[in-house]
Amino acid sequence: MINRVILVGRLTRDPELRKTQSGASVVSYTIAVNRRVQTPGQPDADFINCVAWNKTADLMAQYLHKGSLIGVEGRIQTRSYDNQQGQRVYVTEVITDSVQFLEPKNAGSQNTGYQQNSGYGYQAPQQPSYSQPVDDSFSSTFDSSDTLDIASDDLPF
Amino acid sequence: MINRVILVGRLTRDPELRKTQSGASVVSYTIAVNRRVQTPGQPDADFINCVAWNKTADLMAQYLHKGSLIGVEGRIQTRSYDNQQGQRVYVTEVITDSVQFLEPKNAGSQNTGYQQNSGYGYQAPQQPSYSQPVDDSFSSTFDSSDTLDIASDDLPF
Amino acid sequence: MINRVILVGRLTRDPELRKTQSGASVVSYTIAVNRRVQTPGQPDADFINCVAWNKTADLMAQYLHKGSLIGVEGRIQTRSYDNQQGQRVYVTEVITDSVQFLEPKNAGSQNTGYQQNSGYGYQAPQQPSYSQPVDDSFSSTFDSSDTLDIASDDLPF
Amino acid sequence: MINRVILVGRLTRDPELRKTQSGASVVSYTIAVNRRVQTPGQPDADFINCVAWNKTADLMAQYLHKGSLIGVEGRIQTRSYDNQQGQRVYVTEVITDSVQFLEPKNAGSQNTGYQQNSGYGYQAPQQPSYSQPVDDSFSSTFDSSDTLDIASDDLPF
DNA sequence: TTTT
DNA sequence: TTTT
Repeated sequence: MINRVILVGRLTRDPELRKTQSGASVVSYTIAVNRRVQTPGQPDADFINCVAWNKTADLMAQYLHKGSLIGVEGRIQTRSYDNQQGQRVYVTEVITDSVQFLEPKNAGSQNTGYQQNSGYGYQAPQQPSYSQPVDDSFSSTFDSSDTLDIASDDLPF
Repeated sequence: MINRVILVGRLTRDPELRKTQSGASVVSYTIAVNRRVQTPGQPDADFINCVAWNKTADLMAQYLHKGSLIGVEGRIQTRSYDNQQGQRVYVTEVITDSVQFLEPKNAGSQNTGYQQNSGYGYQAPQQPSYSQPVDDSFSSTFDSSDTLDIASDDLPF
Repeated sequence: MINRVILVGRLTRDPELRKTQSGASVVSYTIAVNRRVQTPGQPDADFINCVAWNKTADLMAQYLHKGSLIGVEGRIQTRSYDNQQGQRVYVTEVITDSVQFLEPKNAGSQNTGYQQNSGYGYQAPQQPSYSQPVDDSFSSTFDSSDTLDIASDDLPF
Repeated sequence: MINRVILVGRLTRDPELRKTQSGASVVSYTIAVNRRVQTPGQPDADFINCVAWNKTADLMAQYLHKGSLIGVEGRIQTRSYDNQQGQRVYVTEVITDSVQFLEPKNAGSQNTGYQQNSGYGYQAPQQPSYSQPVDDSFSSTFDSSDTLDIASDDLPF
């Protein structure tokens, strides 16, 4: 069985970092992928909601911001919760396995003089039916290059 | 920009074929992808809603059924509509570019009494905000083999 | 940076298991992927050489054989060696991250009465410039299903 | 059957454009994909040889150059030819379905003195056993954006 | 050198 | 609710 998603696009907003009750980091973000084929009357991009966990979450919140060009590998997952009206709501997201920052480092530092993650240490948990967060690993930063690579393989969910 | 999804899994139900007002075929189906890593308290599969158009839709309705093992290439797309309570509902689906039937032909005929498409000719349109359906192309059926291949590239949306 | 390969096809031969000097398992196999579009005068399949390591290698040698239908996730890699004539030869392979057995279990047991890995315990090392093999992990077998899943993420190369 | 490759990386050299006898454009290029996991004694990138045809080839030769960051979708293919010593040589390449230029337009013009395609109009054919080139289609250029998108689906090989 |  |  294969469930594989690969995305390249831009963040529509600063990544939103939270903490679970157990203290794990979760970041949610939306990536805009411009469509190759533009059709009149159709949107010219797809907006795809994504989630990343643990170190990947921390790194995304730290280094990425609205407009950042990234590459994502992950898988599709749907969770559900009951809203205030007692209706079941389904949310389909891409669970991030790894992220690639695809912009020149200087471009990144230029664009962000501001603190996109100000106060992310005291984020509230309050996310309903997410999978159990688990430890993951940050592999490496390519110093010889101008891209930042963030990986979190082997999540047990 | 890249928006690429690859799935291998089994249909959770017979593909559901409809026609748009302009007469185009649309099939919706759900594919169950067993997870590699089983976690206690977590579902052991992901259920992913998908859509296919035109000839691909017709062929899926004709040849596939609940339980069929298939490979899918497509892209993630979200549409929205307003429900009876006037609330905006978002639906995320995989728009199918191509489908591969991954089972021996005889296995297919064994499993079904070929009832999977009963009455699919008179399906109602009634799908809210789908993209404009357009002509696509069916590439080929591997008669010498035990797999059926369905392709619909170059959809203009 | 992304280097991702996804293949679904059939083994052209029994997987060939070897051991490195350090005792790690390496399996090499070729997967035939039938092309969707048949062109007169062109081969109707692509034959792709692949390599898998460690537990994945052992499991492939144990459970798969010529004709097995599998799904593969991996990445492209090229190694080189000097042949007997002192010429540099380049070999491009897919390094396997995970493998999915896509056939009914009974079909598998039917097809293999014979021992496709006879004697694989005493295989010679003798492979020139392979990466360092490392420990990997076998995740799970889907007992509720008819497919076998083999995974080996996080290889350090 | 699925044979899908997705790459994000940088060109190691200017794309090399040729013409077949029938007048079709073929470009060959190599993409360097930095590895996520660096291992001492191992190269820190994979170098992957690729080919693109027709309009995609022309556009790549026109707009891309050594160092360009691109996203590629394609499939693995191996061709062979007999070298001067009469030995069969196998060459594995990624046949490009679509290419995404992932850099700011100005960055492109900054980096190059626009010498990357000098003389590409009079390239010799002389490529041994390539598949028959066929007409393909260039979908669109995102003028409103800073990325260039090149697509060539539905090649009949 | 190739699979169904 | 959307990015360049």
